[in-house]
Order: sequence, then C-alpha cells, then structure tokens
Amino acid sequence: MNTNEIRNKFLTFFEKKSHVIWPSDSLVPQNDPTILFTGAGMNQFKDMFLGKGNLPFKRATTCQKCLRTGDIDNVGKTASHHTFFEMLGNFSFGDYFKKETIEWAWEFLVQELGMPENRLSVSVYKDDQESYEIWDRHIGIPRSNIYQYGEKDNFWPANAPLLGPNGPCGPCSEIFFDQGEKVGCGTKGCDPACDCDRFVEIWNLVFTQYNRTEGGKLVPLPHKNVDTGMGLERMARVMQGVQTNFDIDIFRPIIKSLEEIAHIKYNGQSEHAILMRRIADHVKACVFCISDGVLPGNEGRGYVERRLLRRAIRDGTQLGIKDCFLYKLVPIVGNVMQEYYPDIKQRRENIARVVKSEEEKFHETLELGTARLKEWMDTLQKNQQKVLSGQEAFKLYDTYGFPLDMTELILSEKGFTVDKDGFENELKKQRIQARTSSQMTGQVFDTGPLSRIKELSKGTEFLGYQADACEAKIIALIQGDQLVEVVTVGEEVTVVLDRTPFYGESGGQVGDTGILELNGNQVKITDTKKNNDFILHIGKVIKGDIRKEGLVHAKIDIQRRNSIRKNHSATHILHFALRKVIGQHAEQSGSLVTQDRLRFDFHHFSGLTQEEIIRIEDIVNEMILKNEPVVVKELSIHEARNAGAIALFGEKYGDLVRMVAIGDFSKELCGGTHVNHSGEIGLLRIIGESSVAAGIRRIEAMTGTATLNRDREKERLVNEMCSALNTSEDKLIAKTQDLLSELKNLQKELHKVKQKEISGKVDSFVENAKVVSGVKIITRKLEDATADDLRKTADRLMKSAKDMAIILGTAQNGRVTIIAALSPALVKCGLHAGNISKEIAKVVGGGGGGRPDMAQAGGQWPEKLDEALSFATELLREKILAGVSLSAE
RNA sequence: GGGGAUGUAGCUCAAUUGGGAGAGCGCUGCCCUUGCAAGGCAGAGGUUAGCGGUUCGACCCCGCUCAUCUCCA
Repeated sequence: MNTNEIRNKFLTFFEKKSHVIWPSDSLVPQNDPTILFTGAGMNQFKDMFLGKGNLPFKRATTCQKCLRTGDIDNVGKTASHHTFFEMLGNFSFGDYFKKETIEWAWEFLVQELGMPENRLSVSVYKDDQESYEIWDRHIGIPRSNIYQYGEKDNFWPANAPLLGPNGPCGPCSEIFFDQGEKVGCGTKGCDPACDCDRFVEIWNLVFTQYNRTEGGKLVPLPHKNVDTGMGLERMARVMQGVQTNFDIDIFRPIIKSLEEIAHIKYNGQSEHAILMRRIADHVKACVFCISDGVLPGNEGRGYVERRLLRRAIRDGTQLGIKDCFLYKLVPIVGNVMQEYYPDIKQRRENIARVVKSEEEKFHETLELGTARLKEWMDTLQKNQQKVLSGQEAFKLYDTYGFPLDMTELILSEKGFTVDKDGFENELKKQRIQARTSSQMTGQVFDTGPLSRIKELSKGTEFLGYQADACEAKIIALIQGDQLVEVVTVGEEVTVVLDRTPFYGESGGQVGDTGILELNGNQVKITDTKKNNDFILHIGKVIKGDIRKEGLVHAKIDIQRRNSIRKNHSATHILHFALRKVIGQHAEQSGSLVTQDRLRFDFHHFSGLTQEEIIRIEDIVNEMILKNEPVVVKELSIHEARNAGAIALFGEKYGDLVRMVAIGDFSKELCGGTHVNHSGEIGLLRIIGESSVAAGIRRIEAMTGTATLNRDREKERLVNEMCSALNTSEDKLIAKTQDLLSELKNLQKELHKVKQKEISGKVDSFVENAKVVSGVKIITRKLEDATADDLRKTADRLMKSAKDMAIILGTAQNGRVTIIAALSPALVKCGLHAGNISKEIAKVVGGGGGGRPDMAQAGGQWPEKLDEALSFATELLREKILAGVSLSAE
C-alpha cells in the first residue's frame, strides 16, 4: 500500500467519523512565537485546545507537513528518523475522548489497513486506568500486549508533571507494530520501551485532559481534547514490509536517482547508505521549506534550512560527487510528492534554482576554508607539530563555516590530526553564551496578552472592503504586555475592536492609519497589524482618556488607503507583465504595498535590462489604460485553483478565499484592498530594480499622482541645473561635458603652474642653504601649500644635492604642517626624520613622526612656525655634527 | 537574539603593523605587427562601506550603523 493510499484512507476514514479534513498548515507557523517550524499536527490547533479558537468544528483530521531538527544526528543512521515528515492525525476539541479515540484507532488499523491484531501492542500511562480498561475490556487486547509506562514515555509533553512546561498536557497511549524477534536486539524481554527496532511506534494518542500549573499541579481541563499523531513514512514502511522508511515508495526514487549521480549502489548497509539516506531526507526537507517561502540564509529558519542543505552537500562530497547535484533531486521529490503537493512539482524549477545557488555558495566557502587550512598546515610543518589546535579548528568552523570532519579529512591526508576535545570545548563555550540570551522560551503555548484576549472574543470582523468608517466596541486595550482599562492622553496603546474598517498589515499591504473617536476623546492610529483573527490598532491617545466602554467611531485615512489600493492593484498587473516579459518562472516571492510606492520581489536569475524594464512598464500601463474592471469573488480554494488563480509561495489559505481578477489576464488569491477599475491607478513607473537574495530580484515602482509629483520633481531638477549652468535643456549635457573637460584642463594647468613655482623656489632654496659638514640644510616656510606640495618640493630639493636635510613648513586653516626629509647618508649616520619632526612639532603645539628618511608633523599654533623653523635649523646643525662625528668614529 | 570575519579602482587583492593609496586583470587611446596571439607607450578610473571619536596626522586604533560571509540559539 503506497503512501498516498494510506494518507487518503486515513483522512476519509475520519471524515466518515464526522471529522473535517483540514489542510496542512505551512511549515512556517503563523502568529506563533514559540516555534520556528511546524513540528506536529496539533500546532495549528493550539487555540482550539485552549478553548479560544474559532474554527467552526470540534473534530478535524489532517496530514501535516512537519520539520524537526532535534534528532538530526540520528537521521540516516536509524530506520525511521527524519527531519521532514508527514504526520496524520485526528483531533477532538472538547468533543469525543478516550473511548472513541482508541476504538477508531483500532478499527482503522485492523479493518481499514488490515493489520494483523496479534502483531499490535499498546502502551498506556501508568496512572491512566481509564485507557487501560478500554484497551483491555472494550477492545479486548491480551493483557500481555498492554504495557504501562511512566511519564517519560507515556505523557505529553514528556515528563510534564515533573518538569513542565505549564499548560495543557495529559497521558498518552501508543500503538506499536511488532516486527518479530528477528528484528532488533533479539533479547527475550524485549518490549516497546526497548531502544531496538523491533517494536515500531506507529500511532500516539494524546489525551490532553489537564492544565499544568506552577509547582506541577495537574488541574483537570473543563473540556478534554484528543490529539493523535501517526507518522506517515513509518506507517508506510510497516505496510510495505520494508526495512527502513527510506525503502518506501516516496523515498526509493530519490535514492535511485542518487545512485545514478554518485555511481554508487545503495545496499542499505554501508557508510554510504547512511549518507544517501540523509541526503534523501534533507533534500526533501529543503524542498518543502523553500516551497513554504523559507530561503537559505544566516538566521532563524533560513539558517536551519542552510544547515540541512550544506550537510546534504557535504554528504554528497563524501560520496565522491564533485559538482552541484542536489538541485537535480528537486524534480524527483516533486514527482514522488505530486499527488498531495502539486505545488512542489509546479515550482520545481524555482526551487531547484535556489538549491543550486546555495550549492555553489557552499563550494565557494569550502574552497576558501581549504586554502586557509593549507596555510595553517604549512606552519604546523615548519614548527614540526602534528596537531591542529581546537581553537584553530573551531575558528575555521565558526568564522569560515568549514566543517570539522572536512578539516580532519584534509589534515589526515598529510598525517596531521586535530584536537577534537579542544574543539568541543570551544563549541560548548559558544553554546552557553548564546543560550543565555535566547528568545525561544521552551513553552508550548503562548501566554502573552493576545492569548488572554482570545478568551474574551473570537476575533475582529473586517469591514474595510466596503466601509471607511464604522461604530465598534472596544474588546481590549493593551499597553506593553498588559491589558488595561483606561489609557490617558499622550500614552501609546494598542486597541482591539470587535469590528473595524482598518486593514491589518498582511499580504505585503501595510496597515491603515486613522482615528478612533469616543465622545470627543481620540486615539490617533499610526499602524494596524494582524494577529490570527484579531486586528490590532496601534496608536497614541491624542485627546482625553480612552476607556473600555461605549462605541468608538473608527475611521481610516481614506486618501492614504486609496493610494494603497492603486499600488496593490498595480502590483498584480506588474506580476502579470513581469511573467509575460521574462517568463513564467518569475513568481512573486514577497511584496510591500504602501501609500507612496510598491516593492515586488520575484524569482529570477539575473538583473533586468533597461529594455525589459521598459517593456514591463509599457504592458502595465497598457492594461491600466484599458480600464479593466477589478472583480473580487469569494470562492472555495478548489474553485479558485480551477479558475487558474495564482496562489503564493508559503501562504496558507483557508477553505474560503478571495480571488482578485483584473480583466481576464490577472487572477490572484489576495486578501488586500483594490481599486474598482484599473484606470484608477493612473500611471505606473518603475523606479528601481535590484537584487535581494540569490535568485530573487526586486522591482520598486510608484503609481497615481505620486508619479506626477516625481516627474515634476525631476523637471524642477533639470530646470535648476539649467539655470545653474546657464543653459537650455537641449544643451545641458553638452554644456556639462564642456565644463567638466574645462575643469580638468584647469586642474592640469594649476598643477603645472605649481610645479613650476616649486622648481623656481627650489633653485633659490638650494642657493641659500646653510652648509654644515658638507650637508645642505634647508628650512623654509611655503605659503598656501598643502602637505602634498611640501612633499613634492622636498622630493625635488632632494635631487639637487647628495647630502641634504630638509624641513618645510606651511600654515593653513589655523594649522601647521611640516615635512622633514633626510638623504640616505644622513639616515645611515643615525639621524631619524621621524624623531626630528617630533621635536620640531613640539614648538608648534603638536606631534609628528614617520619614516627615517621622510616624516610628517603638524601643530596648532601657526604663529610659531617661524620659531619652529629656526629651531629646526639649530637642531639639524647639532644632529648633523653629532651624527657625522659618530659615523667618523 | 548573541559571537567571529570581511568591506580599498569595473574584477581579484596588496599597503612593512598610525606617516606619500598601489599591483595584476579589465577599460580607453596611440605605437608595433599583413592574420591570430602577444608586445610597447600613455591615460581614465578612489568619499578606502557610512557616521562619529582618539591623534599634529587614520585604509590602519576605538565606538556606532549598514551590507556580505559564518557559527551558536
């Protein structure tokens, strides 16, 4: 039985038991600060479990995409560990409980899947007599097949009564499939708790019936929930009678393709097999991440994904694959998953491009790391050492991203080793440092103010598609993380209403601004955000006090909203034009729609040419001028897909969606606000094109009167330039070029004149030089000279005689600059221009230094420059006399 | 969120540890060469990522910001 059949059977089985088949949540959880990735079927139902969700059903069944990296080190080594996997589940929110859950689970396994009863065994929590009796009496499982375990194995979350966290929890009952004595440890007393492979845990039935409070108290919940999870891959492995999860129908083609790329036969046993399994797992995880909008990066989710990708790439190199290869597996993953996840196949090219570019990047870092490591190996060689220190290995890893095992490999080829303990030590240090400042609290359920509001209300009704203003009741006033009753003038506040015309930031469209008014008291709303079903009005009380009573009049800034409408509709047209011009792969990967501009990110491998930009602009404006109607319809997701509407990467859609159609060319699923006819947009101008990430480009544009203002501004600029340059528009460029070349000529001229002036002075300086012991001493002041002029003059003077000591000074802008130069012979005698300049500079209130033959000094008392120069003459005389006698000795 | 590294000409990188911003490749022009490749000469190209500080003086030292890379969470 293949995975698709199992999945379908499961979902339809529970549908027959009055469950709603609910779509999988995105791997990126929305509005849940407690987790990075969706890791279990229940994640999207947390609010339902707490009794404050507002989904219109009490029973649901899902097949949830999950990503977990906690057990990453086991992936590939064991038969069943994955990072990405699918979890089948059925859920009860205060509806049925243990009896039905257990009964149905048994019915499904035995009757639907036809599993042999004698191979199944179960476990229950030691204190959960209720479940025990259901298994024992109601189902009639032999007692020898019912195991009772403690809170480590049969409680959710594990060890919750003792260790926490606080929140909903409860006992669970697990169902195991016995693969027989031949598999696993082979000991007589082997049971489901054994670490060996014999008993496969196929289903976990969790009964969340308690709320754990401070101190480990378990308070019974008013309505009890059921949360079950069946790993699809594991189940498929049992049903298909194969040894590991990687031998099932959705993994075999990936492994097979890998065999062809690496020219290595997969035998399930060797070291190579571990690597191949891991690659298969990781590439699938990354494909799903990318399709849910997570791009590889260096923080948060993107970083988790990057680590998975890089590990897979490294495993590939261990298999002897030299070039990029992972991206070639993307279409294979698309094929095996296409029935339940058609998007993956559709987007395989974009996904593959992201994977490939990450592969290329990683190869680059590997090359850089290898080069650095070779340098260190050379020094080891020189110092006749054999061991690379842990610090150095860690530096290579930490700073340059060079994996430890590669370091070891390269070292061992030349007979070196690495201090692994030292490395681990460094890693431990970093972990401790980072953990002390983490934001993930380890809590399963969010306890912030919003979670408390959910107990008061089901959400905010959005009226903004039709209305600009309405009367509304205040549900809550939030300040910081506190719920308050009154907010006084001047204070900032977040207001939650029961209904509102304010659009909460989502889908790239910014939140509305406006005014909330109640009996002359006013809150100025500067931003509006969305959290689940609540719309949060963020602002400041500007008049009177706001209390949680009466009806407020909520009114948005309609002009601003109208600009946003234009930009949002324009974004859709731009998306269409873009794909028409550069290709269908140019899918949206993000957008920002504000009142004065729009930003649109899309998949593309290179920058746009000027011609492409112009064509895109032309097509958009053509569509605007056609004044096509914009029609918004509410449809089921199924109908919308059939109509050919574009859904976005990584967005999760409910059963009812809004489809925005412009003319007959653009259809997108979109919750934003739009114009009624495309003509209202007026005009679109593309004002920028740039890169945001590998494979992603960004276009910025503006519409409506904003473009008019921009054009006026440009015109004003040109006019001002014309009047500044005293010319007309048609001659502006020629005139500018003339001026530039004139300027250049003048600069050259000036340079020449200065050179001439210097050489003129040089002669007289040399003539009037004092001579001490055959050394010409020149100390002079130059007017209007820069440090560079002084230096050039000194250079010129230096050429005029063999032994010279030169000090030149100038006063400019209230500062003194001095240059000291000595000819090589004097330097040999022990004179140092740097030291000399230092002493001279003291006279003008500064310091100095430099090379023995040429130095620079400065000071802040220009009036003392003459004094400094005569001091310099004396100083040089003394030094030369001393120096010469020294060298004579 | 916390660390480490990097940021200099269009590209790849130097700058002796605070004291004249340079090389190679590429570009422009000229010369040489009967083709190709090369060679010779000359030239353009820089806010040393940005801001602030220390200093007589900062590519260099210190602080902040930004971008890229990387590790930890």
